[in-house]
Amino acid sequence: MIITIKKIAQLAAVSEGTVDRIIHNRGQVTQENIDKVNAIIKEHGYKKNIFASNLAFNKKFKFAVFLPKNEGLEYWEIPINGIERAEDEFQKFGVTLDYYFYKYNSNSFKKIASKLLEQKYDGILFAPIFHEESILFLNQCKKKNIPVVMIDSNIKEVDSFAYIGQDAFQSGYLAGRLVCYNSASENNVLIIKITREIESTSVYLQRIKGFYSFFEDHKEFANFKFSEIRLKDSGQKQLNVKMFEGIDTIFIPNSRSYIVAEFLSKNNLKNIVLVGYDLLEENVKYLKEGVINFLINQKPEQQGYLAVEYLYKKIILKENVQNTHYMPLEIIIKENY
Amino acid sequence: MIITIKKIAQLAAVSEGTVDRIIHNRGQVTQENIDKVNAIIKEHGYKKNIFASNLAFNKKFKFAVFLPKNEGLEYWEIPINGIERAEDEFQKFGVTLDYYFYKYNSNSFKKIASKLLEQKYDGILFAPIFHEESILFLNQCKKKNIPVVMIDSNIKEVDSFAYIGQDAFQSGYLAGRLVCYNSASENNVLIIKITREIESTSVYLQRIKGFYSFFEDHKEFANFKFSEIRLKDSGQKQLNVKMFEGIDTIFIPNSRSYIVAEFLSKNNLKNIVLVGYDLLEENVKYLKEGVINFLINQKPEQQGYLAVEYLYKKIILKENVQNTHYMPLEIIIKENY
DNA sequence: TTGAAAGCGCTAACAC
DNA sequence: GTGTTAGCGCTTTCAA
Repeated sequence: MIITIKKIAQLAAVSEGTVDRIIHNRGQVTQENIDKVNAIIKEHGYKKNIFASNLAFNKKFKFAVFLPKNEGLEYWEIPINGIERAEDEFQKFGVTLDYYFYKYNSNSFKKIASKLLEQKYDGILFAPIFHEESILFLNQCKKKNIPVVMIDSNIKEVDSFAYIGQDAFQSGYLAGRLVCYNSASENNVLIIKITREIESTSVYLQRIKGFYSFFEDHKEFANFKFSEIRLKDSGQKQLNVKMFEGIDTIFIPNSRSYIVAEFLSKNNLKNIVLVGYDLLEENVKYLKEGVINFLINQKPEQQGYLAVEYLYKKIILKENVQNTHYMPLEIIIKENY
Repeated sequence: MIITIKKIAQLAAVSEGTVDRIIHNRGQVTQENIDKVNAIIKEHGYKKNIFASNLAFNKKFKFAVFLPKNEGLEYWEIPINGIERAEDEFQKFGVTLDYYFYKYNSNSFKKIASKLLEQKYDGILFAPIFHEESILFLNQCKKKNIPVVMIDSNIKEVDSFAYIGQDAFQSGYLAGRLVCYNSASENNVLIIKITREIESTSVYLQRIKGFYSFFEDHKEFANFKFSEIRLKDSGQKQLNVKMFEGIDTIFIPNSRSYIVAEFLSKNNLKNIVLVGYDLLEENVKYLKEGVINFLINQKPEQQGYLAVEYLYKKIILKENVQNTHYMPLEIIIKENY
């Protein structure tokens, strides 16, 4: 049988109010009573009734969701699905979400950030894209004492905040292994970076590092040779057939592999192993067609859900929650999609 | 602002009791009032306050967990971890679990089952091993109107019960693909069945079916030849080096791959691709050492957790929950463990 | 520094 | 058929 505040009060021969003060250490109690009550709590293992607590507390919790605007980018839609699923699930516990979307430039980021900070929030779900600006933002949250949980990529410079997402380096390392299932005697690997970003902290660069690192650790694959190209635009115009001459394997360290897949498909370039990231609709299409061989999935939907759940557990249930949660690296092929 | 029963009562000019009767359709109300109240509910979007509801309801929920005894079998420990994690999480919502473990024979199963059914439970978490006996058990649950959720394997003969677990056939199909990453020009595959069971419905048989099915769908792998052996005991005594002569690939359709891995390791048999199931400690050990190449994971820990969560959502929150939940098939290799 | 008590929204028992 | 009300366990306010 679980003990209640009332019972504790009886046993300690004090009032409920006193017990409450001790439990929430609001002070204004004699040490004598504190000891008495704590002893009883220890003995009987008091656990607060979360229903009664929240009913009496009767507060609504407002979280802010602060993400890049998905201007036609399916990539940012997916975590939002998870976030909305969580919103749906936790609204009965008094959770409401406000959404703040910033455009892919630091000015927009700063503008929306300050708009967000004008309001009062109990917690913030945040995807940091611009490194310096994000650090500023996080420091302001810290000052205001608002819990933050980050998804997609992490900022380690400001501590005490939570992160739910990938281990980018390790995912690149994994890609290295996947690439090696193609056992040609000679193997030319092309890494294609399709991105406008220039941040040196970007996730895709860490993935590439991990990728190379695999081959440093596995000298038996000395037959692999590497080259890189960079495309600043998402269009296919920048691709030409020549680029792929003699290429056996392609590694695309972000979600844009469908662009290359489409090109390969159109130009009937076969027998190239293609490894990419993320289960975007277009990527999955080419996975099913056999043009893309492997997709590494970071479960972005799950990231969104877990981030909201993290805030809920930390703030409403006042539980101790782990601060860093790496998503498992899922290998997705045709047969287990 | 969310509307309360009190407000609805005011607006409809009836008492709270009447509103309550209508919401829970306990009857004994005039159609007139029903319509009036429903109109208001529709207009204002009433959602019951789950805190108040559960506080007032103040009922403890008892679920039974009915699983095979893990007599040194790590396999059945893992879902229990998830179950205990869920127990921990949901106890604050009034959930308590009673555990019933049956030994690996149908007599024990029947004995424990009837012991379980003597008690009154709000829900049951169940792993059906013995097919016929499980059907009997499920029918009794059905008669008593107790919700059941199954994990690990499903019984489709008794409907209206939930299942959280693997798609065994598809996981075998997936194994087929994995095996093909070994691109030897000729490839002899040995399927080793390590089991005492004889049930024709067993999961491992469905996996083998799926495995062969992959090769029927992919005639380009005509260079793969198959053979099977069956070991009735978990010991290594039944293994000898001759069995593995000329073998390039081994497929173990259950969690026992570590037994073969140990043998291969001891006898220094190399260059054999080994595909197995489940992240048992021993399996993971040989995965890391490179003796096992692929493990297919069905997330048994998650299965346990989700099963309890299913009961919680269905019974306490009275939500509509999906009845069949296939776990994603995870491909685990050294690099993403 | 402490006690008493109202009230959060809902359920269920009881009275009419 | 319907209304009234005690009480679930906790929070918070007010008075002492």
